[in-house]
Amino acid sequence: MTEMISGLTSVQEDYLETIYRLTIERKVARNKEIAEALNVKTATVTGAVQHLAEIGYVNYESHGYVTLTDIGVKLAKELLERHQLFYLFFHDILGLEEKVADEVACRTEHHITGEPYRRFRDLVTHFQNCTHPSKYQR
Amino acid sequence: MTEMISGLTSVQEDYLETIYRLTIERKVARNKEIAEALNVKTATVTGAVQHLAEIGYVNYESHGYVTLTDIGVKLAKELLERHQLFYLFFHDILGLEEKVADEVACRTEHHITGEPYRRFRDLVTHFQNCTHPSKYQR
DNA sequence: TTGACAAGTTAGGCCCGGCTAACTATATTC
DNA sequence: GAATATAGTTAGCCGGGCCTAACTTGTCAA
Repeated sequence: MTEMISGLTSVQEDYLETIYRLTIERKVARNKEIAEALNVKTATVTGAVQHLAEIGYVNYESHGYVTLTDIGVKLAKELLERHQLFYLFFHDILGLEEKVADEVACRTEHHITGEPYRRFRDLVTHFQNCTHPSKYQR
Repeated sequence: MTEMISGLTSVQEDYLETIYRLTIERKVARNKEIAEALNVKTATVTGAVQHLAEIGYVNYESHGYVTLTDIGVKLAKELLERHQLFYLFFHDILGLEEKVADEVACRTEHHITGEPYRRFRDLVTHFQNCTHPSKYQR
């Protein structure tokens, strides 16, 4: 419900990111794969993707493959970039296990954006260059 | 919609935190004040608070003041603690202006919890003790 | 004390994001 | 090429969270 900076909800952002990942990993994104990735039913995906098509983020043909529009790709890339940075922070710097780090990155990526994100990113980069991680892991 | 670790939605968590703050600042939380704090209408607050009462987080009497139950207070305190830590991080360490730091803390507090939160907290504490903040502000 | 204003509630509507059940379309396999 | 299995869609439901409009309750001042 609550809108993100992008104008989409965090759930809609999750769909975009998932579709982007699938098109990279498997060349193509299909309804069923999206459903599995997001842990929802295929009927739910149909509705969500139709709506994202109406507002211009995905290309959608009935019973066909789902692809992102240009603005869809742009947003998905940003999300993925943020996801990766948060994963790196929680996994490599704070030392959380992969699954946990990924989960928390999944949530965080929607909420830390813009200038706060950029500052955070610069801090993380600084860390990587200058500090021994284990120092912060207990 | 999406449930947090607490079993509540992030919006419900916001209500609890707001009620807690108001009871501290003004001794008492009233419908109108909650509405103003959360930027919603009073009718919306009525519904939300009734539901929170049903599930045991607030004490609610019609046309009376709203207070938190014991579990409500417990959760609200956790939220406030997280909020304050994230505010400290974004404001004091990353150097964002107050309003921006507060907004991003408001969002983040719902999503970084449990072990990830504790590790993050330890990192921030470490920062405060050992590092000159300005170093990370550009 | 009563009349006006402020505060709170109820009713009803809308959207999002889930679900199931039933249907249709596509693929596969014989 | 027909039968079956799989994938995708549609319809209809529910709950949360917001709104407005209309009503009720409470408060305060003349």
